Amino acid sequence: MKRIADSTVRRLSAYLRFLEDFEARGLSTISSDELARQGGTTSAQVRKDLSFFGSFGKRGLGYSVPELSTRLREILGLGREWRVIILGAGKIGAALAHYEGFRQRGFQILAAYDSNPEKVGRKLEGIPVRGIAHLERDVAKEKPDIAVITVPADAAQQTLDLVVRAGIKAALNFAPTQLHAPADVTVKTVNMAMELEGLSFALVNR
Amino acid sequence: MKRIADSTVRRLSAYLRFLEDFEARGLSTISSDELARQGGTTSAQVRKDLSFFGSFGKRGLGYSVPELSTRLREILGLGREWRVIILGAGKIGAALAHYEGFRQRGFQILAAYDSNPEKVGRKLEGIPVRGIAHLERDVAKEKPDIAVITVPADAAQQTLDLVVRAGIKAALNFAPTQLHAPADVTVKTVNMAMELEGLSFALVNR
DNA sequence: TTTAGCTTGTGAAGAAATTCACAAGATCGT
DNA sequence: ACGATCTTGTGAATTTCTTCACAAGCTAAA
Ligand SMILES: NC(=O)c1ccc[n+]([C@@H]2O[C@H](COP(=O)([O-])OP(=O)(O)OC[C@H]3O[C@@H](n4cnc5c(N)ncnc54)[C@H](O)[C@@H]3O)[C@@H](O)[C@H]2O)c1
Ligand SMILES: NC(=O)c1ccc[n+]([C@@H]2O[C@H](COP(=O)([O-])OP(=O)(O)OC[C@H]3O[C@@H](n4cnc5c(N)ncnc54)[C@H](O)[C@@H]3O)[C@@H](O)[C@H]2O)c1
Repeated sequence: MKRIADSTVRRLSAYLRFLEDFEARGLSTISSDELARQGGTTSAQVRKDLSFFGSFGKRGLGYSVPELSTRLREILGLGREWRVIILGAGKIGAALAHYEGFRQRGFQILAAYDSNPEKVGRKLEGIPVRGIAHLERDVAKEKPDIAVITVPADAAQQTLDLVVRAGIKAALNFAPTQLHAPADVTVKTVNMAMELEGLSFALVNR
Repeated sequence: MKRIADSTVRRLSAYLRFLEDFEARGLSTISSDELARQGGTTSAQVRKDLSFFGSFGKRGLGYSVPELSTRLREILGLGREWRVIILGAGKIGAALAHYEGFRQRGFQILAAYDSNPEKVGRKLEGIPVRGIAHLERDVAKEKPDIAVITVPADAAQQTLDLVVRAGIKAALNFAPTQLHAPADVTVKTVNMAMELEGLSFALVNR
């Protein structure tokens, strides 16, 4: 399969969100132009993005909202439940454990892990907090798909190494550090400080 | 000034982080190659990124670590304190209010605002929670630079409109929605669900 | 059935970002 | 002082991403 750019996948994700809004409002078709307006892009971009995966529209009409959402969910791999573990039962880990947006999309949080014995054994919003020493055994048994890394920055790489060794192939990192992983492991970093610095740059350069 | 790409600014932010590590370890010079290795990019990319702003290196030697960090901080606008307010004193707002990473970088959180009267008047980790009705008056007085939006998705656009009307020119949005703002207002969105969907896509496409 | 009016799907063109490649400047050891 | 060895800074080449532009397909109305 042709390589799909990251930016394309992000836009597909955005389109799906609008489609769900449209579905909720009972609209049955949508044009690439309308989708583009919502997503802050162009209609040609929308059509090009979709064209990598097939032809879903009807000329003269647009796209069927339920059909296109279904196809986008398939493309994005959202047709199934993904099993997630959280590494680091701290403040941001707690906020994420709470977060309904994840569960709604089919991301099921199995457990949190922490190295602090005081946190182990407690619950984080109904999610058990386990000792990090159990990780490898638990992963072999429960086969989580995705690790969310919310440990302090200086422990992030070693934590990633740990989950990679345990066999997990995808991680979402919240520590403000560039992480290094083998090629068959996908790591995405959410770096809030970087975003704020982008705003700072924008403010001083106008 | 030539328009600087978003991706360039993000990389500068990453370089600065490594430089601070290097500084802490007492190293005095660094090459574009080393910087590239840390940041997962190429040395040519590093040099090109820096070249938009001047020539900071010494041929044959590399870059002076303290000098380059200083310059990067200047470029990114981190030479000053930025005043930040949080809109939505919920779970993610609380985690951010706590977050030391912001303060360390010169982002000072003045206050949080919420529409829920039960939250107003309390403290969120030492930060006062104020009624949203006071926003416009407070902004006129305290002149915050950046609004962090952590309200539910369906209130995000109206909240952005509110802070824009009050005169704020930059916002960091955590709600999973595409926001629309006038051209002179910079909005960055941190969309965690989108990142997770990117992982999902990567997992099914291998 | 024909025509008018939309909107898709997609090559081709254009723009933007990245990588190449090398001259030029700096250091170091002899 | 000279040659060997680095590493920067930057045009040019290349690759990647976006936008253009239009033929082709679908609908609805006459
Ligand atoms: N709080 C925020 O809003 C926020 C925002 C952006 C990024 N972050 C980043 O997220 C990370 C966590 O931040 P936080 O505010 O939640 O910090 P925190 O101190 O509240 O939580 C960190 C948790 O990780 C645990 N931990 C430490 N080392 C560990 C290890 N080796 N293995 C397992 N668990 C370990 C600690 O016991 C603690 O419970 C940091 O890297 C931070 O920079 C936080
Ligand atoms: N919790 C997470 O980890 C997480 C992660 C990613 C994104 N988000 C997003 O962040 C936002 C907040 O999530 P949360 O989990 O903190 O929810 P929350 O319900 O804990 O907090 C939302 C807060 O906003 C306040 N609020 C509601 N409408 C408001 C308005 N019009 N003006 C001012 N305040 C208002 C509420 O009173 C509440 O205190 C949501 O959009 C969510 O999708 C949350």
